[in-house]
Amino acid sequence: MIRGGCFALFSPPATPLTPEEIMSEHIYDPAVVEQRWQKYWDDHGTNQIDLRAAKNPYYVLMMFPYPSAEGLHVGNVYAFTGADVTGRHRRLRGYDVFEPIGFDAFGIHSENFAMKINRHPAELIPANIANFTRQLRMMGLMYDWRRSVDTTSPDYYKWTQWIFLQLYKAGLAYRDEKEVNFCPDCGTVIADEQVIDGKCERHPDTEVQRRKLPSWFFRITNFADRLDKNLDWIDWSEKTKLAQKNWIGRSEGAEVDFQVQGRNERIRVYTTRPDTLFGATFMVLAVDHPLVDAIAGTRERDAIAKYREACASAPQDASAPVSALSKTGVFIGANAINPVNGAAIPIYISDYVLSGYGTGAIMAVPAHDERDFEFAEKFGLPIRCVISPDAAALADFRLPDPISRDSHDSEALREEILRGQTCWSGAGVAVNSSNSEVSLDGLAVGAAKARITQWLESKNLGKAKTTFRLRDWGISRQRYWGPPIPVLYDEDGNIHPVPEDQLPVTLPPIRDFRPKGDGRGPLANVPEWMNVEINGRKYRRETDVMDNFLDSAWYYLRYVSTDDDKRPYDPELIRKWLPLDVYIGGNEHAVLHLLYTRFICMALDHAGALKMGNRPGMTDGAEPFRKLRSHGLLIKEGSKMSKSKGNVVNPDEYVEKWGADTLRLYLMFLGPYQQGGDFRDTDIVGMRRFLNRLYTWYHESTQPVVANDTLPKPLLVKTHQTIKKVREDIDALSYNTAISAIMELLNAAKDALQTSDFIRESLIVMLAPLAPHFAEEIWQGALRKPESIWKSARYPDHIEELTRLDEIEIVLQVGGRIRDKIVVPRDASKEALEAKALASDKVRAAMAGAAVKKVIVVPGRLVNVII
RNA sequence: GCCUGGGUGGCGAAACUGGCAGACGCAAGGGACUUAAAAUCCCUCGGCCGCGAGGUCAUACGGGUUCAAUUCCCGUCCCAGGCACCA
Repeated sequence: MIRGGCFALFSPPATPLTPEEIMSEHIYDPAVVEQRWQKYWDDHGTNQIDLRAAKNPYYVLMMFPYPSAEGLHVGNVYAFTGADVTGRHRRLRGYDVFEPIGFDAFGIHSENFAMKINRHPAELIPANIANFTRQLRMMGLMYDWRRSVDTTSPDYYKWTQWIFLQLYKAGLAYRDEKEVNFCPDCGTVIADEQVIDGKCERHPDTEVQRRKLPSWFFRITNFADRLDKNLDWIDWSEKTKLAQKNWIGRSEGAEVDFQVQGRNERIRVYTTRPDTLFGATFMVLAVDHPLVDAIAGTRERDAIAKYREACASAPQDASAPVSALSKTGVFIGANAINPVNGAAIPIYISDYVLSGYGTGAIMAVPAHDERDFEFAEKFGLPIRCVISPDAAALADFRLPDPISRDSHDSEALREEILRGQTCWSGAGVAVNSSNSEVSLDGLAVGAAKARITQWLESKNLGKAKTTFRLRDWGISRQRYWGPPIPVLYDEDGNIHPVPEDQLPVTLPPIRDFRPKGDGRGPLANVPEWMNVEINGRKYRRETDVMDNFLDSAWYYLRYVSTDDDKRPYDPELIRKWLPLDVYIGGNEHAVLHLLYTRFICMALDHAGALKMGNRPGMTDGAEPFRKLRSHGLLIKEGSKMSKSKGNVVNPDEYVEKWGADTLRLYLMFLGPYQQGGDFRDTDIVGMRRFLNRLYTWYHESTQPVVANDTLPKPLLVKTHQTIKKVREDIDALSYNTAISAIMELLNAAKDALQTSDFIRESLIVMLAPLAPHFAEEIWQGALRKPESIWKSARYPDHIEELTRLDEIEIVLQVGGRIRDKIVVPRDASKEALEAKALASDKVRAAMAGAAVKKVIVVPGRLVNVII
């Protein structure tokens, strides 16, 4: 082995390397390297950033973790490393990168764990945070540790409460007693977004109950339109945008008023198919529709009461397929008048009409709606076809039955539809749809909708209406481990928000914080905290705490002002740093966290409490994240990591065995970052070997170092190509291919007879974001740079001209099959290429004397001779 | 049921706007160095046919467009995720 002691002949490098180390055999020891540079970075404040002085701000954020007792999950490491690579790469490109981290430590998760091991969450959190901090430092993430948040600290949740007050003042927070989701295992109300298939997200076996409880809500529905529309332009991953779009559920339609026969009441329905109004043959109200009791017939009251009871006691099994649900309902002994034709149509109640959506009432058009059709068939109600199917749509229509679908007869089907024997919800033209004032007959669905809506509006019978599936955000939690809702009630029950200067309303350090499941939070059992006297008047505190998702809905704003105890955030820094540049996290937060965060941002903007800077491409000034990308899921040897399977990768073990840089590289290499990948123990060794090869090359290479222009052109071209590719790949979060490209360059550089300072420096700067300690070691060690790579290096610029070789290989095909390859000047003309191709012996042999029909020439790629 | 992704060697994966399928890495086999092993270095590595030059098949499956398809179009199957009686 060649010894690398030659360095000692030059002036000693300004590094913490000892002479012994320099003289020693060059074996890469990650434990030594990583500790050395972590300490150096701490001592020199390398990761610290001056937010005020920064000239070229770039704010990179990763979704902050919940500091669990188990410590950092490799999934977190995967996510954080991906974000860190982007941040570090930008830093090398001259940006002032702000990359903070914090801890989302409030919430049921912490609380349940604390109960399980019989400890107080306030005792557990600091130790967990200390452990997380150790692990995050170990991974070499570029965090500015002076700017961290812990959502359970009064310094933080004081401002979470402040946000509540801003929303309250703006009329965006209200208390209401309406049906909410109650999880008996959590002992608390949970948000719509936390209900998965009718079960609690934390307790997959626990059916969520519907209960009426007084709770606090945020009016997220006020922003439904804006939350939806902004999705059309914000630079977020399509997957996430789509999930939000589905959740918000915009629907365009009309509201129509139906007179109740023989009474003054009117029932308003919502429909997306006003064009089928002439086909409405009955009406269905939600079971608890407010008008039912007023208009129901006397004889039907018993049946109604019974049906309601049945609905309440047998909650729908949401996991059953919708198609398997059979329709139930009862006639309520009243009729409505169809406003377009004066027909009296019976009114039913049924659980298939939801009270929380639209107006809680529908006009039923069985001929053109599957659900109404099913109901009509079951109850023997008339089915009146008012849309004649479009021929093309009809031909495409496939019956669900696989036997009949290949042989269906379009004309027979049309006849069935027109007779009302089959439901048709597709395209077509209106028929049987006219009265003395308006006719839809012959109009296509879209035009018919417009015509009838116009007529309804002119008669004051209805209007166009956009409805959203999104409902208001219930933020009350009848639990202990969260920020108390800063509200007082006087003896008459009136609401008094706690004045801002009295925040925080601190969480009392009680021992018994178990929920009793009675719908009241544990704080209701602490009279000395709950009952207060102010200016001789008695008040009772709100005992609900706020949803954990509120803590995380604004933390990115706090990071810029963690040292400010006078205000939640400094407006000047907000203008400078926000909206932030890139946010990275898992797609499991696509609707919950990300939707709430956007809403809080808009709400604060609306309340005049937040004004972010103008950034190019941002059409709405109240969107928090310029760019959002989600990382994929990391699995282990083909299956999901879980504690029960015992296959959770603990980063500590791997760092000890391989080093943080090797682990970082492996995580970024194992698959496309945004798609996730499979962590395989056998594969990580390749990354370590790569670093070993690099280390040896930097320390022991005997290649003469020459000027760039004396290098062989192909090597120089390879270098410039790599510089270009790595930059593009990192910008696109394609870390796996960026690493491949760097490996290819190393392979080429090692094989060369000469090298240059440009190659040696470029290579390590390209790698630095992925393996930061290693890069620093090479930079200050082997390359003998006097200052940190993170302070003194710049990402190299590629020269476009040098990304192309002068001579390129061209493929010669005959009839699409490769027969020969030739080397030609890069800019060879079409004619020259064609001539060369036809002159090739192999091409002529393949042609076997046949005449040339046509020659396709793609300059720079191939020539294809067609015979 | 609807909407998204995805399906490529033994394995993880590449492939710009349609232009040499399998880069990079793992595993495997062979060799060098070594007393030996580890480490390192060199070579081979999709299937089939052929001693070989080479030929031929191959990107889930079945069709289509094209001089040319992993890439575009139509249909089918499988996997992962989201929504689901939302009128």
